[in-house]
Amino acid sequence: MGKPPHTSYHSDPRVDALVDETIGRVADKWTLLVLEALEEAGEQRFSAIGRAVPGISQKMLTQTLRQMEREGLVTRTVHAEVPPRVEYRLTDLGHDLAEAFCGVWHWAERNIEKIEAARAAFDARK
Amino acid sequence: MGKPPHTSYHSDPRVDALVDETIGRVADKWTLLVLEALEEAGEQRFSAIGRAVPGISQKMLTQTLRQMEREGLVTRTVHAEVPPRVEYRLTDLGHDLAEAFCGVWHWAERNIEKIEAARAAFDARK
DNA sequence: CTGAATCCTACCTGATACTG
DNA sequence: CAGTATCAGGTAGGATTCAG
Repeated sequence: MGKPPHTSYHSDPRVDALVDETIGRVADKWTLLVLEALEEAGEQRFSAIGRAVPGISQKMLTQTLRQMEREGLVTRTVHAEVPPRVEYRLTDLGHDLAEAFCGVWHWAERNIEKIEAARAAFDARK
Repeated sequence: MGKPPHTSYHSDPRVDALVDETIGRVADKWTLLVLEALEEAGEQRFSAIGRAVPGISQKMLTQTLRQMEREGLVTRTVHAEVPPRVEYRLTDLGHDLAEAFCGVWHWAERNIEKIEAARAAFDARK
């Protein structure tokens, strides 16, 4: 493959593959959106996250949170109450990732007009 | 929804939705990997990108490049030759996005061990 | 070489029902 | 409330084949 020198400090292809794999698991729409919701509001319960991420199905929310928990991005705390209350919170690792993604959010905000224009031009050409 | 204050400078929900939509289109595995390949090697032809992104199918490469072209992230140059040569290059917009994603790459590199450990712990617990 | 077209599978999504 | 289970419909993605 040949991973970029400026992002790899060691040229171990095994590590490169792991980075790719990690990116693949972390760079999906729902993870990004959930990450952002938790970064903003801090510890939150299941349904609150669902409300903060419009369009996500309950199934995908569960699945995304499980995966994030598995990757060490969030902690899951079950309070032994009735009705049950489950709270999710970003770990330090998750918080760091959220910060890393901030740049992407800002890029998107800054460039909405350019993107819309590019799309319009592309669609008109076709 | 209530998009984070620290990422939104205007609280226009229409803009927030657009940002979400844009993130959704741009934050997928293949776009990220292709972006990185182009950022590293500069202008490149179709097959070279394919080689630089191991695991991508030709279909996904074509599709990803089309979408990136539509979003204004890359330019596509067809050289009238036999055999045909098509070269892709990042636009300024694409380059900016690549830089924004650098933080995520570095995060992944820095934290491979933590992620692997978290996963092992999670799987052992289950 | 580039990439469109096809087939086929796996997964996402939404809806609904059920548990602790 | 916070899930799990299931089913139907759609879509994304891989493999293969063919064309300019």
